[in-house]
Amino acid sequence: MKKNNCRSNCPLSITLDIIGDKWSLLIIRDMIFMKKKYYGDFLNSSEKIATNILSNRLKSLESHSFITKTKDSNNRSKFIYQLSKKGVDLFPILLEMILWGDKYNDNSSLPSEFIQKIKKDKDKMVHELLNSIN
Amino acid sequence: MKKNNCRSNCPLSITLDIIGDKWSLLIIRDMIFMKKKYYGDFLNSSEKIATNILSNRLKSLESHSFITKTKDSNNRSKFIYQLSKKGVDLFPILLEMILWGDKYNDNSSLPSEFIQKIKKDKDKMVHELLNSIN
DNA sequence: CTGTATCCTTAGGGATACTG
DNA sequence: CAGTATCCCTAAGGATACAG
Repeated sequence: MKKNNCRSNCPLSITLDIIGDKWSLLIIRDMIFMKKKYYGDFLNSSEKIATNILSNRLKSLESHSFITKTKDSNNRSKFIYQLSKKGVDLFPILLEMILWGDKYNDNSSLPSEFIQKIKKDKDKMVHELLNSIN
Repeated sequence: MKKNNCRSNCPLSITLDIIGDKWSLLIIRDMIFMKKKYYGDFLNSSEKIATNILSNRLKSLESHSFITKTKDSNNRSKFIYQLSKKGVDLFPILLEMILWGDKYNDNSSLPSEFIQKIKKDKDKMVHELLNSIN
């Protein structure tokens, strides 16, 4: 599940070895933009992740300390998944990917006001997010 | 080889569908930072990409117009691979990944001056790169 | 409903042979 | 040397059954 075969010490290569798959960043996205925190929330994202993959990725993200997993005090037998600071630090990567994906795809689903906001307030957004997890 | 099964219209998901693999961005990196442009150059990167994968990814990158492939006028039977504007626009993603990978990995191989430069001159670097391909 | 495990298919990728 | 093709193995991932 978790691959530790890092290919080189280039930081880019390291990053790709850890989060260079098709699902991890989508989960992070859901946490950030949709405020999702429960297993079922993630299952219902529009990309329809399979339940075994979700389980697998949550473990991987947790093992890399991108997220924390704590018992829901209201509902035992349920867990809350939350971003850690290390996870929030992926936000800039996310934003750049969103900007790129939007720029080069006509069918991008995001309203242009939001894209404008990202372009303008990128650093501010990162900051706010950091504050919000403390 | 080239997957067109896009999972959703979220720009992040779109981006991941196109360049969310372990090799494409490394090739782009070599083009930008190492000024590599020949097949053999890419083969010799420190991550030791297999020749069939390299061939495959170059085609994929070309099919998505990230790079152009032109005959070398000096040496027939040799091609020059070059970044297009669309490819250069991946640079911000690259930079954020480099910063992240460096921040969270002690064995990152990049000198800290370079990391500082990226942090400070990110936008400037993108600009210069854009100019250099015209 | 929250997950995990299992089965199975396909895609990614390594080694290497091969062609111009 | 530049690049493609083949062989084969492993990892990624979908479907679905199953357990708490």
